[in-house]
Amino acid sequence: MKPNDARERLIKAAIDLFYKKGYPTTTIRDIGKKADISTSVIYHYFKDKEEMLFEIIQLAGDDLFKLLNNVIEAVDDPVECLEKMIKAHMVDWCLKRRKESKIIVMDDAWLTKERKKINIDSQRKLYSLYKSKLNELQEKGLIVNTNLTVLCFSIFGVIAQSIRWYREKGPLSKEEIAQNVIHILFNGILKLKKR
Amino acid sequence: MKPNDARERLIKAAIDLFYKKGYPTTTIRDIGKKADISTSVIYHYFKDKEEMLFEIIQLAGDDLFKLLNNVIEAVDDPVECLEKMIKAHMVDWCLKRRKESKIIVMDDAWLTKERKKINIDSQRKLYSLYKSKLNELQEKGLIVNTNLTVLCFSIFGVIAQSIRWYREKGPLSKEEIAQNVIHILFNGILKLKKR
DNA sequence: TTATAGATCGATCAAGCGATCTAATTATTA
DNA sequence: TAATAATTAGATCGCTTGATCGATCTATAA
Repeated sequence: MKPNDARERLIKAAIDLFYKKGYPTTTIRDIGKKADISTSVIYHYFKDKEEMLFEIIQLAGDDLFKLLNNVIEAVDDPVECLEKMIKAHMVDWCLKRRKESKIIVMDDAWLTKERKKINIDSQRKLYSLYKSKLNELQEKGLIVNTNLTVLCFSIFGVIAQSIRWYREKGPLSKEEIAQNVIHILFNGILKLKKR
Repeated sequence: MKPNDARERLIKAAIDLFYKKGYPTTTIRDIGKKADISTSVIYHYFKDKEEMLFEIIQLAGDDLFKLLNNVIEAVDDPVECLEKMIKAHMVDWCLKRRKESKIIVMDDAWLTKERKKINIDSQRKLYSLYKSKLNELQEKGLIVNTNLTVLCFSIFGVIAQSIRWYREKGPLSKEEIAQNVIHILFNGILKLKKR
């Protein structure tokens, strides 16, 4: 076996198992068995079980951050930019890497205090990407004058929820779902918009 | 101690602990200790640990169902009805009983297969409350012609997410947050609504 | 060839788990 | 009051857990 092949396989197995069974009920033995690597070897590559979880969460979070940053740098028009951010967030991250995104939502609670702190910091960075874009939109008078925090979390809520019900073989593609969600968020659900 | 007093206290302790530490890492001993009741007594009132979880989830789900049903029966105008459903759902359930609503989201995975099935059934009933109301709205031409499933889950997403960031001592009251969310959902975030 | 560091193994540890048992106590019924 | 049932406590069971151990094996460098 190649040197870091084992490490990679362990992470992959851990992702599969944390996704399917959740962190606390996935045992070190499960991971070793799935990766076909003996239990004790795991401790050669990782300090403990929780370090595996942390690495998985951290990597996935970083990737999302980069993904959103790329969109922000590439798209000038702020409305179009927000649209593409949401689309990328849903399609290319949440739904494409939904094992990790589920793990982030469901299992970040099992991190140690210090690592949870680091994780919350990463999350905050993500929120601020959206928040500054929303702020720009609001200053230019392009979006309604609602509380930005509520707005920001609502967007995250809709996106995060999608992994709970999206099915690979469902009637709608990832892109179609994203388009629907964006339409709802941008235009609302009411037909009569005057009051 | 009164007869069913112990049972009640056990459930209450379990809710507190499942909320704070999650189901798998909450031990029978923890629950007994918190309720000041010895371990074995727990097994006098409940078949096993999981039965406690099931009861908590089931009761909270039932309450939400009743709550929404009351709104539906009380409010004729469909737009106003949907608005009040969302408001009640957020304010009187998610945010007021946020321990149970977190447990439902985070810990339903630990139910046995059969009980999970029952739980999914209950959830389906909740969705169908919204779905039939949305259907009515769509047939009357009052809301946009988007996919109802996506719409329904988006609403649930926004509501469910609120417990992840709402703080008792935050700047916004429960009602204000609900009002904000409803405004976003109903009217969208864009100011220029024409295409 | 020899020396050294990394990788791997199976066996095993102490701790903690859900659950059960026995025995004692209290409440209810006849 | 006597007999029976319900409730409680504490000790304990069998098992699984995360983690560690000493002993090998392998690959590369001197």
